[in-house]
Amino acid sequence: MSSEPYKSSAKSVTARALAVLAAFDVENPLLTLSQLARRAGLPVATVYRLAGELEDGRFLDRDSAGRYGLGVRLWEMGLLTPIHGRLRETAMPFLLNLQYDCRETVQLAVCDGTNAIYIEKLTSEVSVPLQSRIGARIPLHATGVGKALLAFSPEAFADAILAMPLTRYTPETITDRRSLSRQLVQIRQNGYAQSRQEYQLGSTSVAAPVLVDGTVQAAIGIVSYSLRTDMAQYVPSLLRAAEGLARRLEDALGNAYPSISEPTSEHGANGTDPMPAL
Amino acid sequence: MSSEPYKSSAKSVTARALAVLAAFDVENPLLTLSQLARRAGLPVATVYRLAGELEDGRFLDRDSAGRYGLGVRLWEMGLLTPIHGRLRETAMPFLLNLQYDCRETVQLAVCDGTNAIYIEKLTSEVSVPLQSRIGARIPLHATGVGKALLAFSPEAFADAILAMPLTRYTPETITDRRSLSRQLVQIRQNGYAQSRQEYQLGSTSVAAPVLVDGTVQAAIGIVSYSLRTDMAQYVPSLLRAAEGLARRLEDALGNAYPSISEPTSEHGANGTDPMPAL
DNA sequence: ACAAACCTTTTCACTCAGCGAAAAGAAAGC
DNA sequence: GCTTTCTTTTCGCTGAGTGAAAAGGTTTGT
Repeated sequence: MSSEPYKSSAKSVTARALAVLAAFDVENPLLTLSQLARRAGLPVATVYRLAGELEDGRFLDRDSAGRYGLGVRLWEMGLLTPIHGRLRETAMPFLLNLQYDCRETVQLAVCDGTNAIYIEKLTSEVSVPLQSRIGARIPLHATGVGKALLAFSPEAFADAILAMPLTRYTPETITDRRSLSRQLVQIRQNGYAQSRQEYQLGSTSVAAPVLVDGTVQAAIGIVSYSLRTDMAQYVPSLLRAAEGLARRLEDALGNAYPSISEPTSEHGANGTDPMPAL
Repeated sequence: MSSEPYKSSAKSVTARALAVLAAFDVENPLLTLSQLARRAGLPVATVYRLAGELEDGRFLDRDSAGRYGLGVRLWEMGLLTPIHGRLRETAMPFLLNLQYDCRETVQLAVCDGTNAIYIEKLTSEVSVPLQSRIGARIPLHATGVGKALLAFSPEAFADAILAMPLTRYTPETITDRRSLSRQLVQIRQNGYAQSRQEYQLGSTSVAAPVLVDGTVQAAIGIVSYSLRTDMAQYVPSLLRAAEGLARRLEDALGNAYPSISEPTSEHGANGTDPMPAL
């Protein structure tokens, strides 16, 4: 039971450096050099050097006490990630308006692997009741956004997910493939998904897919923690937001994040492509 | 004029790997292997290997066309950064409420080096008028949030900034040390800062410092793009938000991001500190 | 259909960058 | 004042990382 939080058998230099970064997590956002070394499974001297270099590039920052924490540079890079730069950025105004309309928690999620990830969550409640953080991975089969994503995914993908064990989170979680499958059909027909206490007792949600050129890029959801709330009332606003966002994303397709073809550059000199000439 | 966007003379392996990551920016969020190599100033074969490893750790992701982009992992790490995990997370509800109250653009900024950085910006306007993005670095002397940060910084720091050339952005920018200095005194007295077209013509702002245990940790600002708006009306809400956040941050000091002393672990076995025993 | 120009991927022998044990300094704890 | 635990520096050995070159793909133009 000797705990080695992150892969200790890092081989290549790069892998080692990444292991150092990976040593941080939600519970340990700040570490001393030796904690860092232990968690990365590397000798102190090695980590000392690596951390030094990472710090130079501001991939790590040190606080007043000399402890290491992930650096601003990483935060800045996170902003350049398609998830943030393309999705969150364009989605934000729609989420804000939606939140303004219904005054409930509004969330944005995408698919990643066999899970959904929360990309943004807006709550004006100052005292947050221990709900999933941004960046949290949540099951596709047991949440509003999850089911919205699943229902509009390519059939092969949905089948693959259905084939996996459907973890039970509450008595309400749907763990039967057939009924889940039937529900997905229903969701496709309605254009939105619902979830009642399937993931967390006491919380209900409605969610709609963001369909860009026929593929789900994300899902927007509204969560309420009071069970008496009539979620149906929010559906029109929700759909409006989801469709608004979808259209926006379609418009932006050719710009910063062209998804298939590159913009044909005149003379191949579009700044992206510095001429090695001379 | 042969453009080498990012430092080509990367020495250590780690530095090379980081150079690969640093090759991405707002204008170039997606790059092909060879673009990447050119921008990083490294041979293709080298980048091929490095990028491969980075991809394994999801520090890079590839889109359908095989192009590289910064990966989810980086985004996730950005969330663990003190800037996000500690500040933005706790600030969000306050910003939302503020935005709800005044329906103007609300922003959160911190000091970094000789600049301020926008950490969050809430606009419900779908058509954003080309304003500064999140992550953008803005001058301390010419913006509302900037001046709020500056006015409540340690004297030595403020002096250092004043000693640097005060770049002029508009005819309204204050470039005279003496008058800026006088204004800072004024700001300290009022408890909030104002900026009228000093950075961008047509936009006015009010901003308040977030003072945690006497030091400025951040500043909250309200920006309006109509000059007729009476910004004074927002000041009470603004101050309430800033103070609310400050108190919240004070409360949280001992928790996730203890700033000076570590929690004393019984037997040194607190999970953070895996025993290398056996 | 062909060629030219661009991409990505693989191979391989050389060598220098990165390694980490160990020792020296600092700082905190008792 | 002594012990423990941390950070920082040194240094000689060696294998991991290098990058030129060649092979294999894909797209563009005529």
